Amino acid sequence: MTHSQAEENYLKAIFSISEKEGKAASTNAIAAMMQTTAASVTDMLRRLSEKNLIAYEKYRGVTLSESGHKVATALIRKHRLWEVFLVDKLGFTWDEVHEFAEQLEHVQGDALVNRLDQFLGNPKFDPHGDPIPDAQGRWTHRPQALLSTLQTGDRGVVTGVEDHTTAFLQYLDQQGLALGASLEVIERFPYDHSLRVRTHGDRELVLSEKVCQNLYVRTLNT
Amino acid sequence: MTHSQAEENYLKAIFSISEKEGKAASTNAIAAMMQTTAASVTDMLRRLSEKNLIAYEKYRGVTLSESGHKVATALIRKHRLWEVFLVDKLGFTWDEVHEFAEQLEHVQGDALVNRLDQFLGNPKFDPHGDPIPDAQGRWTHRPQALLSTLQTGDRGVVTGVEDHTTAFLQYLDQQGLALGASLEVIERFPYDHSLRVRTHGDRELVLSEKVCQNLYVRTLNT
DNA sequence: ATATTTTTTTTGACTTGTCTAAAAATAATA
DNA sequence: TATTATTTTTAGACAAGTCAAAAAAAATAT
Repeated sequence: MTHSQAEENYLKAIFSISEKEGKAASTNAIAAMMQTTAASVTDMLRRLSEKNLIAYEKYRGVTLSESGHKVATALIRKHRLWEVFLVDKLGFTWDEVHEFAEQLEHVQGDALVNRLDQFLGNPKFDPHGDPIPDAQGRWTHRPQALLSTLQTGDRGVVTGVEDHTTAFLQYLDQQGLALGASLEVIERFPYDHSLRVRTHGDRELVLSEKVCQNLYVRTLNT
Repeated sequence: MTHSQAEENYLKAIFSISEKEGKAASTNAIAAMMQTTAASVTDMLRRLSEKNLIAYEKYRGVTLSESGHKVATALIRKHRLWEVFLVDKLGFTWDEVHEFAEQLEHVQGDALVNRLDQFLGNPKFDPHGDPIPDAQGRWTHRPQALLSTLQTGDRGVVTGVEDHTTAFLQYLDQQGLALGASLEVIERFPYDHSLRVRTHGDRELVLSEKVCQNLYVRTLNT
């Protein structure tokens, strides 16, 4: 069974909302994420429900069924593998690839995504540090924490971002903070929750609360 | 300006019919190629005409406008570059790639196709020997003739196929007739227009009229 | 030149996905 | 608990793309 691109995008949105909020996704939350109206969402929920891709009770929000969960996972797998391709093979930067991957993720055919996976060396994480589920939908978990939770003296390695906007990614590039960059917290400023950190080459940076709340690090036990 | 996938597919069909027949494409010819009805085609021709992508006169067939020609050429470029990617990089065979390329050709974004072109080494021909237009829409021409036109004693190198069906491509694989294979015509059978040819390793094959009319060769002056 | 066949277009209907405006249900507050 | 505010659904409409059946135009044959 194959689904329309619109249906696939709704399933992805429901997946991401349910995961982040830890509960059923509301009509309004879905409408906000899809940049559409609540009326359109209700319509689509009815259709997805008829196809048994979601569990839907009127006024009570929606969760993915097992088959809906599989479709969403496969989409995320494709999206992230194509992002690896675009960055590793075609030389795009991590802030340029989202729109292309949004289109490429809808290309149908298991053989394609699996060959792509193999060609890329079966990567476990995409260029933003997000995990790539394998062909069976299994995720690789990795301990990481927001930089904002580290204490003075703690050290860590950048593993991912919470905010995927171009503006944030380009800011990180300017600061030399790519994935894998190592950091040590030198000083915390309680006044505005900014941090001074030392990074590669003993360079020191001051990072705002907003930045620290959108940057994941794997902490190193010193 | 961006066009729907349906519109793009119609433009491609009109391009290919006009080129093969050397005249305006008829409603029925388009319907046959698109596997749809004449009524649907008439409807779409009206829309494409409103967008100035085609020159359309009722009952008189249709030709591409300059902008329609550009769109069709760009699509063919994308289709064929993705086919090169699928064969050269992902290891698919030449009979497996058409359906994937039909989807991939609709992915939007000039940067993507141009980076892909570069990554593949700016190939001039796809895995079936068909020419790939460059970013400006210029085609590489190459002298080639159908094998059926060769005379006894003529030698040539396989450069392409007229028939792109899986059945034909797999038949050629079985006979060891990949692109680049060299051939010499040993004998012609006027009765059924079949040919006996010698190929690599002094192997001899008898090829039917149908095969010879679907295989292009570059003739070698002996 | 007229009749017949073929091709093309028109008509009306259906599906998917979208929207605005209004109604209904739920949640929040007094 | 009654009222208000928010969320969600319904109703009706529209655009894109499709189809079958009927009508019109063009091509062909007599």
